[in-house]
Amino acid sequence: MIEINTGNNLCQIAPELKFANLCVLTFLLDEKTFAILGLDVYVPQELTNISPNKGGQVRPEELPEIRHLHLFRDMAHANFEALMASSYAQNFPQGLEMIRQGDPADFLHIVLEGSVELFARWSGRECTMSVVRPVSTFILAACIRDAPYLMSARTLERTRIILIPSSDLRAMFRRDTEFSVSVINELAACYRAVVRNAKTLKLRNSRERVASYLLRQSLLAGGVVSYTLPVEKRLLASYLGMTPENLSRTLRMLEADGVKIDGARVIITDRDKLAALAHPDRLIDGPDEIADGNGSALPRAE
Amino acid sequence: MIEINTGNNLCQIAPELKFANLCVLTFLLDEKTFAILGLDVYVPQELTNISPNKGGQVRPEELPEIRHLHLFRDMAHANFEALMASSYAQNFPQGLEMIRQGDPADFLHIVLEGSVELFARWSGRECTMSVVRPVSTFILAACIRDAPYLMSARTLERTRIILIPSSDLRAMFRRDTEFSVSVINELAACYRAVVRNAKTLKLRNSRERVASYLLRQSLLAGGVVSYTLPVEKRLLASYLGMTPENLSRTLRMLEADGVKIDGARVIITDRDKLAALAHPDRLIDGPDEIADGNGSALPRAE
DNA sequence: AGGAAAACTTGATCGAGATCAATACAGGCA
DNA sequence: TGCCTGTATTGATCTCGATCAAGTTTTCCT
Repeated sequence: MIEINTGNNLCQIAPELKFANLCVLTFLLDEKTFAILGLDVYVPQELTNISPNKGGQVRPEELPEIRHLHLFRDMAHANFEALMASSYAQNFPQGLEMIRQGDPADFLHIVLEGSVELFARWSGRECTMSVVRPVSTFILAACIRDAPYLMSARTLERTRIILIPSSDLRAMFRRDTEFSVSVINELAACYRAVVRNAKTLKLRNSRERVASYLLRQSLLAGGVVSYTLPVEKRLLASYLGMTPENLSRTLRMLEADGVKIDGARVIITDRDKLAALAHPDRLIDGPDEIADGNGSALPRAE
Repeated sequence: MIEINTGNNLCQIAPELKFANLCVLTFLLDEKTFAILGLDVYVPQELTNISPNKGGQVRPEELPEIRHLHLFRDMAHANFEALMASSYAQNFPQGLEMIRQGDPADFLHIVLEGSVELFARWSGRECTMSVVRPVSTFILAACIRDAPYLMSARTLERTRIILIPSSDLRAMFRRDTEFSVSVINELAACYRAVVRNAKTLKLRNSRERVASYLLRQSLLAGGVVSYTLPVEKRLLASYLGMTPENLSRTLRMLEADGVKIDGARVIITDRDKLAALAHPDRLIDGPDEIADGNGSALPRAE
């Protein structure tokens, strides 16, 4: 019997529970101690009365929105059910690093509510690779290769996640051809998304990256003249490969080039002028191929 | 009848030949004119007497090395044969832009001899994305999505290529489960390779990129102390996201950090010192997952 | 072998973007 | 409501890497 003393709660966990199979692992400091989050230990209520590999159940009303993902919509119904039966749901508080790069990829993740930042760390530095919003999958490739995660993930707010064991996933695409075709399409789209990303980084300077980002967001939101930035500027800056200070300055300078920024509000004042600077390119700025978890974009505006 | 007048050669091409289905397309300037390469028009000998979609045959002795690729080694023999029967081979001279980004991805390419540079262009600038050596595939993702190429490709030397029609490829992974699993694995590996690439670009400065590149090459070649750079420095510079001038300077400066460069020869003089600077990281520098065409690396040394 | 073209190197200068520092602002929580 | 923490902005300065220019070496082609 393992006990977790949170000060005002005392949780007891069945000894046969295998922590390594649960995402709780991410804040298990050692064999016996959980990381403290704020003043409370984060202990999902499901944890105290579940058997290994089960976790919180996926709620029935959530199944349709998962099923609707390109990854799952074409597979046989029975197979989808089987996959969901072996999966479980988990709620994470804000600011929790739920995936640490280098860890084995035991689960495919699906964001149902909230949002998740995927980021990379190296030598003390870190950078935002993408922000994932509902309903999307992430870290598919690592699960398939049964390889360590290349990116870390942290919640930007309270977030509900579905976890599908990688092994079930890998078994499934050998059994269900339609599913394997979906995986192929998803991976190919993800690959192409990162390539576009790499092209922007290597071919455009920071001013051009910002300009094309602003223009693209406008188009994604349906060609609107005004929209709200879907992420914090510090994340946008990191995603675009620049410092927050420089993003701030660049946004100000761009006011001479057809776009006005007021807080998180973006107003396109002269689309042609902005486009002349951004040189939008179908092969970089899309329209993207459809993919539910491309792993290298920020959410769209609105 | 279409005629091509090269000055000293006059080629005649059967009118039923559909250019759009041939890679010759890449140097067809308009309906009637071919681009001139140097002093000669490049006209593959196969072109004058082949029917559409056939091209030069794949030679029997080449089949085993193609079959040996991870992408093809697990599929049913009959299916592999069928795929090869619908494919054809083509020899390209040096310096030919055989794929232009934005064109529809009609063929999966396999390099059998020579080498190919994949590069991206935007707004007059261009950068090297990868260099492909035998025996490898490239632009798999575009073929699968039936989408335009995101990168251009040009031969760095005389190069022999096998072209597999994308449509046959897509039909095949619905018929052959083992093949679809191979495609999944290949794509996942490719995706991860580009992510590593993006991480290097965003997290390391140019000195660190060069240092880690040099170190990684040494390891790939088996931990050797000395090796020859597998690509020209101008390509390496572009791949690493810097100018040739700066690469040259950086290489010189690194002599104080444990590595000596003499022409294309690299000699590691103090591995620990170099590693202290490069901070090699398994999640960026590999070892990579096995993939025959990752689309974002340079060839290994040796 | 000779000559042209391309690749590489080295130096001088410039500028984009990072860093440092200080302040203003907003959101979450008692 | 007011505090407090994290985010955003603005300015001053510095540095890394780009650009420009010139010279050297190598490669390739006739």
